[in-house]
Amino acid sequence: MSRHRSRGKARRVYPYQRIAADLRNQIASGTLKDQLPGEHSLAEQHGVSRETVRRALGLLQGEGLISPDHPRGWFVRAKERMIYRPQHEAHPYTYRDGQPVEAWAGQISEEGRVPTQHIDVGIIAADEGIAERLQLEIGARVVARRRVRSINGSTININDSYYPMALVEGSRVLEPGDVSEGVTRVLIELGYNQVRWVDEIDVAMPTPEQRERLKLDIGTPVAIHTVTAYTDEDVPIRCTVNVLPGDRHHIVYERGAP
Amino acid sequence: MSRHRSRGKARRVYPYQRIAADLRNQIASGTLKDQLPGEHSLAEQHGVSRETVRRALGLLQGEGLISPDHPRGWFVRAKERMIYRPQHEAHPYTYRDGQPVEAWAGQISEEGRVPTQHIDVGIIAADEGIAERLQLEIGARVVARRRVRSINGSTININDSYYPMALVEGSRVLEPGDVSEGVTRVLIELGYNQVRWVDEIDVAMPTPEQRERLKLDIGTPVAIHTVTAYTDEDVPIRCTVNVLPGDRHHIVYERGAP
DNA sequence: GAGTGGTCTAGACCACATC
DNA sequence: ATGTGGTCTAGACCACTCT
Repeated sequence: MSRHRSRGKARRVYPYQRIAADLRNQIASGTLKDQLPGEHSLAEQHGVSRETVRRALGLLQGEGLISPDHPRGWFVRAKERMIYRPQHEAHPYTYRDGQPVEAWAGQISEEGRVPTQHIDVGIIAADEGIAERLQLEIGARVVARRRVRSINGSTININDSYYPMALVEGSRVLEPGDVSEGVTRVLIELGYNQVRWVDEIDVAMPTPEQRERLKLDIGTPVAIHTVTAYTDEDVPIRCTVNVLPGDRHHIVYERGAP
Repeated sequence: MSRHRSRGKARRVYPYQRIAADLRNQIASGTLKDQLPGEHSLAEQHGVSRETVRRALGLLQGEGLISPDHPRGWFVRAKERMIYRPQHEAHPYTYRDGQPVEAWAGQISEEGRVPTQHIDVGIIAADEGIAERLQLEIGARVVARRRVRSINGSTININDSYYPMALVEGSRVLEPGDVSEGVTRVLIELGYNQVRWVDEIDVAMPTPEQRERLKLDIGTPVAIHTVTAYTDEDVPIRCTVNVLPGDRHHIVYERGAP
């Protein structure tokens, strides 16, 4: 007598969905903002088995709302995002007092946080994606400059740049570690000035390898931002692949008259 | 004697991870490209319980690789992406033979597919995000034109535009359904020419509401693309929020000299 | 050592589309 | 009617961190 069914198939709501909705509301309303009650305790409260509670928690984890920190417990995820401006990736170095400053590191330290990065330089064979964008044959040699960037010790993004070996052979582009005046400057000295860029953004769930490299929680999507830069003669000179954990970035473009 | 442990804690690999890796490899190599074996059969093959198999399948589902189609079975997900050019969102209508054609529908039908959309027009109170972008008070009245777009019958994106009520009152912007010559044209007639745009892209897992509206599988992230358009007097006249299922779009920008 | 979550099992019943 | 996945249970043992 108390169960009504509006017309249409009011599909069944399972205990784990009810529990998830309950917790989701508590998070949205701010009632729950740090650590969740333990799984055993939630199971008892709701009169279900622990596996059922875990299913509810798994649902919320998949929505990016909570993360486990074993064996401390489950926590509401912080949702801080840093602003990411692809248009600045065209000019990764700025100059201050005559000294080159890497734009990314500069911006972060201005915000009072500690940027670190690890750079790995090598010569590799172009895979299909790189080859197509650099207009090379698959397997052609390219210089790979791979960066992993961190803020306050936690990995924040991957930034891998590829240059056609044939065009940069013998230059400082192959220099291991940081190139103090910036690779863009070196390329200009080689006669390759970047004047046109194509940006591509794909959204996906990370591969296990990316999840590992970025130490991502389950339920964190990534944005894959690929920049292909062309010279004034329309030759592709650089292809950069950025992998950004989706929940930590806010991508901004500006277009039109300023 | 056969188990080696390289230095460092070679962390334990659980059965469900092994099974997931196995299936993942089969999918990557193309051995598995349509329907997966049944859960019971997988359980038997690997000598584990069905729940363990389901855990493996859940992992792959979260990676966006497979989807259940109950009660037929599990299937490898198709990974077709359509190209999405935010820069075209500035000019949503093109003109052909003097007739306005909505750019989105035009592009899709050129590809031989069937675009449909449902438009819903109303007056609502601005929430925080809309109010801030349109430089209004929270709760101010705005005209909302909400679209759900589909291709070949399956929902592909959400496209909601908001206009300050104070600026468009009495105009055809409030017209229910399609505005034949395009809202941008109507705004120009009102004296509001869009000359500058700010694009924002956020990557996230969908809320349950979005998942419902877009009929998304679990494990599908979304890109939220917000466009704020300004007039030549730098007044925000339009804010459009696009929700794009991440696995079905490829976002492309072009910058610099053509 | 205590307490957390992480994994696993061997059953059970249900909902649903297809035959 | 059959067979698929979807949900649930009541246990069990393990790994890890903190104290």
